Amino acid sequence: MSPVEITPRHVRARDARDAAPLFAALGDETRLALLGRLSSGGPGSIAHLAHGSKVSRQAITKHLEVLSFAGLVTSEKQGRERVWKLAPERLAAAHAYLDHISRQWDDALERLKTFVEE
Amino acid sequence: MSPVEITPRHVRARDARDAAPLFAALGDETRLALLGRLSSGGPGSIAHLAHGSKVSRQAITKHLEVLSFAGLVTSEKQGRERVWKLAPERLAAAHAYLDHISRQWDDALERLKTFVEE
DNA sequence: GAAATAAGCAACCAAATCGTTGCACATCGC
DNA sequence: GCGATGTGCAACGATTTGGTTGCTTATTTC
Repeated sequence: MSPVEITPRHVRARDARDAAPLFAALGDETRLALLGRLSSGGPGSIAHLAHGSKVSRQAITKHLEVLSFAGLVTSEKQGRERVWKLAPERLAAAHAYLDHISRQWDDALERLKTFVEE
Repeated sequence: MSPVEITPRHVRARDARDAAPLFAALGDETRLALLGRLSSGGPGSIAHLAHGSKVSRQAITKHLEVLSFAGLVTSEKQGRERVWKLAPERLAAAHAYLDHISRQWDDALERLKTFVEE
């Protein structure tokens, strides 16, 4: 990994319109748990991911569809199973957007501080 | 700013239960726009923030309450106005959580890669 | 003190969200 | 082929969300 990374255009969330759906997809406990499970356990089928969950298989399917729509996971049909896995690019986009507003906030708070001190 | 920063405990989102409401609060275009406005324009009253917005003053009030509940903004009554401003700590928490899952994803993908290569 | 401005409160509405159940369809293993 | 397993699809229901309007209350300002 190179010390300086340039975030590629296609993973950057340019503005609120891009970023909001992404954060909305992350804004659910069950979905964050799913991402955690895919991360620690590797790719898995719906039944596998639903096993041990509080909610039904169909609920898990819906959550996976939401994550998929946000671009955070992808799936592939393998035999009678559909196997889901992480799609890291859009997570990088969320990251980039948070970095973006963090910098904005830092600047804003710095300006305020300067203003108060003057 | 020191080169190495240790994220304080109180701004860290420890698990999905902490982080989900935070992302949910960020998962709305209008709210992201509000945060952007507070960031670029500094603290502002409700009427000020609502001016030029697509939605009504009351809608803005509700969005500010959501952001406030998530800990992303705070307000203070000044005369007949209520002035809202950014609260950077919880944004840092969202940031920390994204960092956390980014690392998890990197590790997971690395393990997968290794597994495939073996 | 009266008009204007800023905000708070409550009721209401439409649509989205999160969950369920029931059933159909596809595929695997014997 | 047949049962078991994994998924897809559709309908339904409860709750939340995002928005509105109307009215009241508080504070300035002239």
